[in-house]
Amino acid sequence: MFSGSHQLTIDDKGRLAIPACFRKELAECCASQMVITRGPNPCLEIYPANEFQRIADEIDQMEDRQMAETLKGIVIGLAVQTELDKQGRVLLPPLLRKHARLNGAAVLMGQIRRFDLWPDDLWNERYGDGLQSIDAQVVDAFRTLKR
Amino acid sequence: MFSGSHQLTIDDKGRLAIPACFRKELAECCASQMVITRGPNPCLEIYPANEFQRIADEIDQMEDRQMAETLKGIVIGLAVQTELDKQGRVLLPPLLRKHARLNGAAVLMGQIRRFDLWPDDLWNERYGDGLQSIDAQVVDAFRTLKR
DNA sequence: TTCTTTGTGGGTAGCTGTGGGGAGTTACTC
DNA sequence: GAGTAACTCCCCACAGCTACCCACAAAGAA
Repeated sequence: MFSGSHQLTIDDKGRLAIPACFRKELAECCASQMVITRGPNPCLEIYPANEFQRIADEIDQMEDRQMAETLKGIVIGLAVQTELDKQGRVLLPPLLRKHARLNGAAVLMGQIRRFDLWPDDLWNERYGDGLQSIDAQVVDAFRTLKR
Repeated sequence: MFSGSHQLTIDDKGRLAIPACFRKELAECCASQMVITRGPNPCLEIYPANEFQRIADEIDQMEDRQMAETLKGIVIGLAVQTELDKQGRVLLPPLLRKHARLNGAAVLMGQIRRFDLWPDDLWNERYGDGLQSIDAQVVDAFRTLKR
């Protein structure tokens, strides 16, 4: 499971060091093969390769063919398969970096099966200092969890 | 079961000594593997790893996918898996410490399946000296308990 | 008392994230 | 085809952090 947020920097060459704990998880679950793509949020989503395969299959088998085509264009169309270099970093392709306005400070946030890469400022706005109060509905949902 | 409140200090390095009684419980139930995250209250919540896994699964499998994504961002996104060091302490990651404004005096409060870490002052306000009277509804609920 | 347990503080070696040089490859221009 | 630019990926270096070790004081037990 991927969890936790990690403040990192994307260097001038567009490289991002994956945190050691994520590296371990990736090595176990997919031999460090992963896929970077976009999602509905203004960030990039990074999946273990096998997990992304499952999603691609799900899209491929949707009843609504029109929607399947649209999703293919958006999700699959920008997805890049990649792996870690010898230093445990990934190179973010310029197109993806541009799409999420990523350069310099960034936050990598675990999301169970995947992890998301946010520009530092957007992440803070939504999940960091900017998160002053949690929506009442969300708090309710939270409290339905037995914890 | 985790119960009771313990006044402790977080040292300059961000370490927190877990009370001996909690340590025993953790060793038994989850080989001292635990997860620290945020909850609806202005404190941190600490779960045995298996207990947190159950909650993560529950979120992962919610019908309402929108809500699942929101909860993942808030709960999973800040959750850090950790274990005790050889001295029985945990290192609180800076991001979590910052979120709950934790430094120096703190209170660790058992909550059956988990335990919560409060800044000393906030805890006192809510459960210590500051707790002048108990809400009538709460007293009623209390009285429905067979005791 | 003496010994043990427990919470706290600090030194230090090794790991991890970051930056930069440079070799090899590819793509493009002339 | 030759030259050049862009890019990728390797290596090395370094600073900061983590997690180990040791030490010590307070409290409780024998």
